[in-house]
Amino acid sequence: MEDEKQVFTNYLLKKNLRDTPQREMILDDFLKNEGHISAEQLYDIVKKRDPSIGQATVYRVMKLLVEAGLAREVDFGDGVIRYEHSYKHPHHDHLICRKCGKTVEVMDSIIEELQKRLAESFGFELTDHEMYLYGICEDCQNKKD
Amino acid sequence: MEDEKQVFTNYLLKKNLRDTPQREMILDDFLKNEGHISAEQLYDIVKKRDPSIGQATVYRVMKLLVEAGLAREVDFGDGVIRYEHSYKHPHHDHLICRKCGKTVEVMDSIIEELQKRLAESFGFELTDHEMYLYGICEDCQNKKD
DNA sequence: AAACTAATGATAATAATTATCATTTCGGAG
DNA sequence: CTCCGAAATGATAATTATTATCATTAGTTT
Repeated sequence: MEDEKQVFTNYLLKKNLRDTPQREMILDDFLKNEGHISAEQLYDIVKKRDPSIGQATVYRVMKLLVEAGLAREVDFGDGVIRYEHSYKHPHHDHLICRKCGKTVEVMDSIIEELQKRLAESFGFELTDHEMYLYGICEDCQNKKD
Repeated sequence: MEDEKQVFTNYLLKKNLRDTPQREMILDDFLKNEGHISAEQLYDIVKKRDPSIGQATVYRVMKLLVEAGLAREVDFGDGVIRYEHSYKHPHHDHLICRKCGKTVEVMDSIIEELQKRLAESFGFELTDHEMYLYGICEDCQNKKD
């Protein structure tokens, strides 16, 4: 966690941006919450510590964290952008249960390689991708019966 | 195209929904436009034929078309849901150029199989998935130089 | 400490989509 | 063929997430 804060400070320095208590606080609460969190949810959390915080600030800082390589946007298709930790959390994809919403982070290097080749076979230079696998998790399958 | 209209009529019949000129018209214009079209864009097109059409109707009919298996939602992450033809257009994924927005429909059965296995290895029964490959297309790579 | 500039917070704006509801229209019963 | 009840439509308001605006506040540099 100290690492991440250092990364952020360095990023701000490099970009000539200011290190403010709000930015520190938002990063701090973001880091404390593993998983996928929306700007709105994070706003609710930060507000408890500092009720004077503005929600626009939270939205703004999340964008900064993405640029700084500390957060990554995730879009489960429900109209809300969520953020996950990016620092020391290498790229992965998501498995999402259609019943309960549970998510699992997955990674398959063969799929990754095939995606790259598939793109290249159409002349594309692959920059990034999104892959969301939707299904029914084990728990929900059992409940069904 | 007659096929699709038949499918729609049958669907409406089965669901005890009414066959209205608006629904016919919207389906008709949707079928005439290959590619990915938003409800808003389709509304603009249908409006030319019948200026009295309401945009809510277009949004509603698109949902019907999805249920009838004639259209499929596509989400390129820009906040707009687009629709593509589904009937006789089997599942595929998309390759999207980050520069010019060009899209290519792609399909790789090995990737599909690996996705299924990956999900199963976590106890999930895969129902569907979304895979968007982003990159730079050949044209845009050349323009760069 | 002064001056300059960026950041903040409150609020308005935006954009896509959905909900509401009065009016119209379809489709079957008589 | 006409009447009735339910469903569909169109206009509009509401919603939701996010972004823009802008006056005020607060870092930073000198």
